[in-house]
Amino acid sequence: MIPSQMLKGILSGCVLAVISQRETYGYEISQKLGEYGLGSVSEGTIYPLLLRLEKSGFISALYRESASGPMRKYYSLTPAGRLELEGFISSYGELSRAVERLLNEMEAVK
Amino acid sequence: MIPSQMLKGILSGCVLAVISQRETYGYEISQKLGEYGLGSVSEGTIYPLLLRLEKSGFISALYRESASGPMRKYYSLTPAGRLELEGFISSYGELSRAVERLLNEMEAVK
DNA sequence: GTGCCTATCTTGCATTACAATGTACACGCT
DNA sequence: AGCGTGTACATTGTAATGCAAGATAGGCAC
Repeated sequence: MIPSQMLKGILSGCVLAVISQRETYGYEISQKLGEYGLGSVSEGTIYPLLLRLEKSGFISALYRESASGPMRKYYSLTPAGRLELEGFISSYGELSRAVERLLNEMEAVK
Repeated sequence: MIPSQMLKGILSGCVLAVISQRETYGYEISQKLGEYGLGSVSEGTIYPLLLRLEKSGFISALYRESASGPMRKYYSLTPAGRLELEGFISSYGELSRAVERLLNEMEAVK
């Protein structure tokens, strides 16, 4: 299980990455993140996050009808969102390399 | 630059990892984390974190004198701390693999 | 004595994941 | 008709935690 605190700051970038693949909506994003192994991201997490990203100008929304259930709110990346995603990838890489170094060195000591 | 939110939940595990290598104190931990590339972790971050870890029983403290400056508070891992560190490594691995999968698939689409 | 490096601690703030709850549509079952 | 289930979005309140800012204090160089 991935602790919720560990997802902070990672999740928004992951959502941007999912949306970058193709236009999609909250409910589907939540399921996809689960498939990737990020744990079941609850609705109380995903919808506020999407609203934050929209308000920040990183994604734009469009309501479309659904065959099964209520209207879906489809999101797609804006140019600013694409930049933000690149920034996330870069930052995550930096973090990832740092932790990797640390854990490797620890193994060496052990 | 690694955004502060991205460190949440990662930092405590990293601090445990540093302490696991050998007994050390807050000021030195802060510098070490910087060397590993985790950005400069400020004092307002590291000291409350160490107190939390101590209160949780993951580390134990011991004051020692210093040749240059005031007393140092040396920390070492407790058995519970070692377990916690192993849990962190496992969780981080899970997170890391998930994000890796996601970003790779994204690259494939692009 | 003034300034700098070392060293620890506290207060208050901002961000954000999440549970709980409410709303609403479509479909199948009884 | 009434009920449950799955789909779909949103809001409210809580908890965790990184960090800036500031206080305290010792040792050393100028």
